[in-house]
Amino acid sequence: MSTDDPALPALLRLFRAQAYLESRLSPELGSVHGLALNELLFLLQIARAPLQRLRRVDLAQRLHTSQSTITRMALPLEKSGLVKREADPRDARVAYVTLTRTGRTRINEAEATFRRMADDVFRDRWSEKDIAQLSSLLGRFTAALPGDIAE
Amino acid sequence: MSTDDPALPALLRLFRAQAYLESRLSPELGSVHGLALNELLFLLQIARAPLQRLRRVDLAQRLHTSQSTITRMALPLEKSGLVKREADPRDARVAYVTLTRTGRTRINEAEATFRRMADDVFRDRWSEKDIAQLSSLLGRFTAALPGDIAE
DNA sequence: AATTAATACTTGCATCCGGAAGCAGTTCGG
DNA sequence: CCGAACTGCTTCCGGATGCAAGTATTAATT
Repeated sequence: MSTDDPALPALLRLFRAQAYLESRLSPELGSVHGLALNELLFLLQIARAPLQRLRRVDLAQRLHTSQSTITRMALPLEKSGLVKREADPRDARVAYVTLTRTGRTRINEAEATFRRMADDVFRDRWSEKDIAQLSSLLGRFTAALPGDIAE
Repeated sequence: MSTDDPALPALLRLFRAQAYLESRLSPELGSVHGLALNELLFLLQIARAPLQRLRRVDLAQRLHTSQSTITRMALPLEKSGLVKREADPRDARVAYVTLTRTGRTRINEAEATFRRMADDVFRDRWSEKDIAQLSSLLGRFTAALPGDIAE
């Protein structure tokens, strides 16, 4: 067998990079704004949505997680007033998740913090071109799926 | 502020790609060899280690997880006979994790399966050059850390 | 129109995980 | 030497997550 097939190493490095970055960024992010990384991505999806609101199913699809996780993640965010539930007049099944004014403020602050942290990650050894190329390559995986919130 | 800073989008896409790939690969991998993705990476680290054995601390560091997680992951793997505990004659604190013969067989099979799955992921729209470049860029994050098991 | 299927969401259950605390063994500093 | 600090590992506890089952509502089929 040929051992120079680059597909497996690429995947291994992707998982490894993610684990590294999450363990590096998560604690700081949580201590600054009281938001877990998953909650940041949760709120960011809503903030980037056309009407700043999303059905729970769509949120689950965009975050590649289960519906039950969305239900449970939404609860504390509602309690802390960052998010609120909104009904659909045409379909009584759906419950939109929308940002409150407080939520919009908080996600903007958290995003700014996160942006600074992202800059730090790439500060050494990375040119703008490298970063752009990495971003472009990674974007291919989910290019066809809804919810690409990278500006 | 400039909104074309590529660092934040790159990180968002990385997390997104990982979530997508894990949700895509994990079920199939588990159903084929009865191994979770984390367990595959666990075993792969040992298989790639110089003496095919690793201290639990080192394993935790390489997988970017906690020591307690290593303890708990090792248990079922010992029970199913893929892995066994080995003492260090010089330091009674350490408990190496080593592969059994069965474990070596299983990880080889699982790796082959995983390699095929990785090939599938990149089958469309990716040239070998693209994959190699992605792999190289991702490798920068953890280049200085031990445990880069990408061949 | 009524039955059936499909969709959106929630809840129960089992599993997985990290951090703090605890224990055993080793190293350091006097 | 001997106690204090450190290291490796495990256990306990709270929190997060996926899957399957349950409920409510809408759509499809006949």
